[in-house]
Amino acid sequence: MPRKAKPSSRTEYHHGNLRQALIDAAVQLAEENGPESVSVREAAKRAGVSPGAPFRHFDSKTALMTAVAEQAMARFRSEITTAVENISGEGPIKRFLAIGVAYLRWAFQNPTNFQIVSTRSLIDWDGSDSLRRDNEAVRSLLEGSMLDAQQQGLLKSDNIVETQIAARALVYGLARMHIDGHFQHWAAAEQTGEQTAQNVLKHFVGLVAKD
Amino acid sequence: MPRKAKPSSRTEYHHGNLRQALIDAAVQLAEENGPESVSVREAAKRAGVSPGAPFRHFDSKTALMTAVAEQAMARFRSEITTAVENISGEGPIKRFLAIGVAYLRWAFQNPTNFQIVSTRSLIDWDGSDSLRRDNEAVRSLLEGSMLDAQQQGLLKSDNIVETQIAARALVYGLARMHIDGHFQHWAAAEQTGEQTAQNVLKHFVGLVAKD
DNA sequence: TGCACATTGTAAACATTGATTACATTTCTC
DNA sequence: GAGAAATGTAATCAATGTTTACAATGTGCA
Repeated sequence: MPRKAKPSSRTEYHHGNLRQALIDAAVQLAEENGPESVSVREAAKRAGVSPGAPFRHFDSKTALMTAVAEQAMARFRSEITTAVENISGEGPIKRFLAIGVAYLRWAFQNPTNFQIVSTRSLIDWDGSDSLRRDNEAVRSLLEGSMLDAQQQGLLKSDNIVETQIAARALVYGLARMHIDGHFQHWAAAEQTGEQTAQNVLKHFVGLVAKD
Repeated sequence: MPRKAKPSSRTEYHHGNLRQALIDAAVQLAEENGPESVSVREAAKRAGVSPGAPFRHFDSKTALMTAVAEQAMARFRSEITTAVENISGEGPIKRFLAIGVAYLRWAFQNPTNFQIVSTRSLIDWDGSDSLRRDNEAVRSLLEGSMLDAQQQGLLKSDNIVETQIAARALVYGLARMHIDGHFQHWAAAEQTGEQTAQNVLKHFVGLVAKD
C-alpha cells in the first residue's frame, strides 16, 4: 500500500504523492495564466522536483492535462448528479432546468476547468475512459430529461432529436460564450452573466414546454 | 508603390510578398495539424525564408495568427452579408434564418478558420480593429433580425434580450459543437452534421416565431 | 545618375519547453 | 537482508519564439 502523503516533508528523496501534486500545480498554473500556458517544468518546480520527474507519472504533457481534466470532469458530473438528486420527485421539465442551471453554474464558476475539459488540443479524450464516461453521463442526463418530457407529452414539438440537440446547443453555447468572453455585451447591466444565462435557459424552457 | 508579387521567383533576395505568403502558410499548417500546432518557423520554411524573417512583418506569433484570423473573419462577414443581400425583401424571420444558415455553413465547411477565429489564446482581439468590427457586424446582423422581428410583432415572446441571446447561443453552440466533435453522436444517421444543425435552427425558429 | 537611407532578408545566438537517457536513491517483496 | 521495482536527479536533445548584428535590396531625392 502506498504510504500516506506527507505534504511538506520534502527533505526526502521521494515525494510521496507527486502525481497529485503535479495535477494540483497544473490546475494552479491554469488558473493563473490560462490552460494553454501550463508547462510541465513549472509544475515540476512548484512540486519541488526536477524537470524530468513528471514523466515518471505521465507519458506526456497531454497525459498530465488529461488527468487534470479527469478530476475536473468527475467533479462536474458529481455536481450535475447532485442537482438531479435534489429535485427527485419533480417532473422532467424541472429536472432539465435543474441540470441546465447546475451546468451553467459550474461553467461560470469554474471557467478554467470548463475550458480545460472542452479544449480538444490539450487533452486526450480517446485515451481516458473516465473522461468519456463522465461526459456521457452528463449528456445522457440532459438528453434523458428531454426525452422523458416528450414521452410524458410535456413538449410542444414531437421532434425529440431536434429538441435535444437544441437544448444541448443552447446550454453548451451559453457556457462557451462565457469562457470566450461573449457576455461582456450584456454584463453591463445589473445582472451577472450567470444570471443572464440562467434566464435565457428558463426562457428556452418556456418555449419548448407546454403551458 | 510596392511591386507586384512574383509568386515563384525565389532567386531574389527579397520575397516580394512575404507577409501574405506567411499568412497562407499558416493557414495551410492549421488545416493540416490544427491551429494550435502552427509554428512560425515552419511557416517561414514553407515561404522559403529564414526563421527570423517573419518578425519583420509580425511582432509575434500571435500577431501572425491574428492576421490569419482577420482574413478569415473578413470572408466570414462577407458571406453573412451576401446571404442577407440575397434575401432582401423577405421578412426578418427569414432573414434570421438565412444568416443562421450561412453562419453554420461557414463553420461546418471552414472548421479550421472558425476555430482560429473563436480560439482566444491564439489571437489578439484587442489588437485588431478589423477583427472586432467584422465580428460586431455579424453579431449585429443576427441580433438585428431578431429585434426587427420583435418590433414587427412576429415573435411569441416580448423579452427581446433573452430571445437574442438564446438565438446567438444556439447558433454559436451548434457551430462549436461541431468543431469540438460533439456531432459524432448524430452523424451516424444519413444526414450530415450541417444538415442536422440547420434543422435544429429551423426548429428553433418555429419555437420563437408566431405561426 | 548616384547616393543616403529605410526596408527586408540572413545567420547566429538565447531562453523556454517537452522529452529521453543514464544513473542514483528509496521502497517493496521475498 | 538482497535483489527488483519504483521514483527521483542530472545531463542532454530537438523544436520553437524571439532578438541582434549584419548584408542585400529597393526608394527617393540631390
